[in-house]
Amino acid sequence: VYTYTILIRSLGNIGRLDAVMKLFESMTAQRCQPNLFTYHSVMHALGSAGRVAEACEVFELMLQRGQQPDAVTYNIIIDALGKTGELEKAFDYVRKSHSFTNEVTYNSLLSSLGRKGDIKGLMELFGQMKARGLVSNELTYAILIERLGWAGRVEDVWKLYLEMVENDVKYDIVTINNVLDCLSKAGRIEAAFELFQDMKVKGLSPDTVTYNILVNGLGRVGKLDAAGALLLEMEENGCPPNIITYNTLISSYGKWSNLIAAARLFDEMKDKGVAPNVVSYSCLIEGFGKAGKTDTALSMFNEMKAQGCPPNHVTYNLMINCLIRAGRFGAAMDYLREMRDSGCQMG
RNA sequence: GGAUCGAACCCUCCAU
Repeated sequence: VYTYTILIRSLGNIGRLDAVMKLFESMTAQRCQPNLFTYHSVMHALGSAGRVAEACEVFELMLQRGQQPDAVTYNIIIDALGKTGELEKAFDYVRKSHSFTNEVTYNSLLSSLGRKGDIKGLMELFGQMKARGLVSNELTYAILIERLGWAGRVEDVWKLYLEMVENDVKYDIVTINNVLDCLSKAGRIEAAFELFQDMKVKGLSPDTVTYNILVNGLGRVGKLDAAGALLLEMEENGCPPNIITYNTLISSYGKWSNLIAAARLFDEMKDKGVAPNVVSYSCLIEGFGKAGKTDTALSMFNEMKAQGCPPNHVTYNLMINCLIRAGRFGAAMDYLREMRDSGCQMG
């Protein structure tokens, strides 16, 4: 049974669901009784693959065979249902599991509610969790901060951050990056930099993502020199810029009509061995388009195709917009047709 | 006494 369980878990982790199910069935055939861990592994594998209905069937099968579920069993099912958005069913299981609900259950539910954008439900559930005296673990805050960040709720994110620090809840660089991103997208760049200094004092090292977020924040408010300086600084601090760093800066330069800097950076990234992707080209096309340099935008559009980087629906939208702005409706229609024929989504 | 299948929950940054 142990051997089977280990095998099933490993196969599940690498996504070999077919093999998992085969093993599980062959256990039954050999009258080898699966234990609780075996059921968990199978259910978890099914759930991760989005095959929740089958996971529920395994759950029922387990009950029929007289195996009692525990908190983990329910949490696996509840988490799987939440991830496919079947929250009503997830709550059904919460009711069934009653005495088993713990902080992990809440984390799963919070995560799913947040993914759906149900901020009200999110906050209510968090309140309920506190009221029940459940200890929020480090993931609770991580989840809340991230999901509230998606909704642009800066105030709430900031409050939670302070609460987390005050309660000595552990946090990692990802959570801090989420807070920073939220601040920086809200234009609160000073606050973001304060936190940036603060995290260093607390011994948390910024990573490339941290810098990317700050570069983006500076770029959005037009502080292009500071953003450019940060590019150099991150390199010195052992955080090599990646394609996202370059794309972020190229986009900012383009948005603020600094096309020379945008083009220079585009060349620089290639020199450094970072291959431009569809976003890089799109940012340039957007920049040139907004500046009325329609022909330059067109030549970038052709260049990317020649470089084996097919435009996607965003690129087409930008290109078509640019042509319309220039009054070149015929060409715009041509690209619209090309877009449709190329089979890319219309976005 | 310790070690052993001991399992479930977040994962961040770029373009329209």
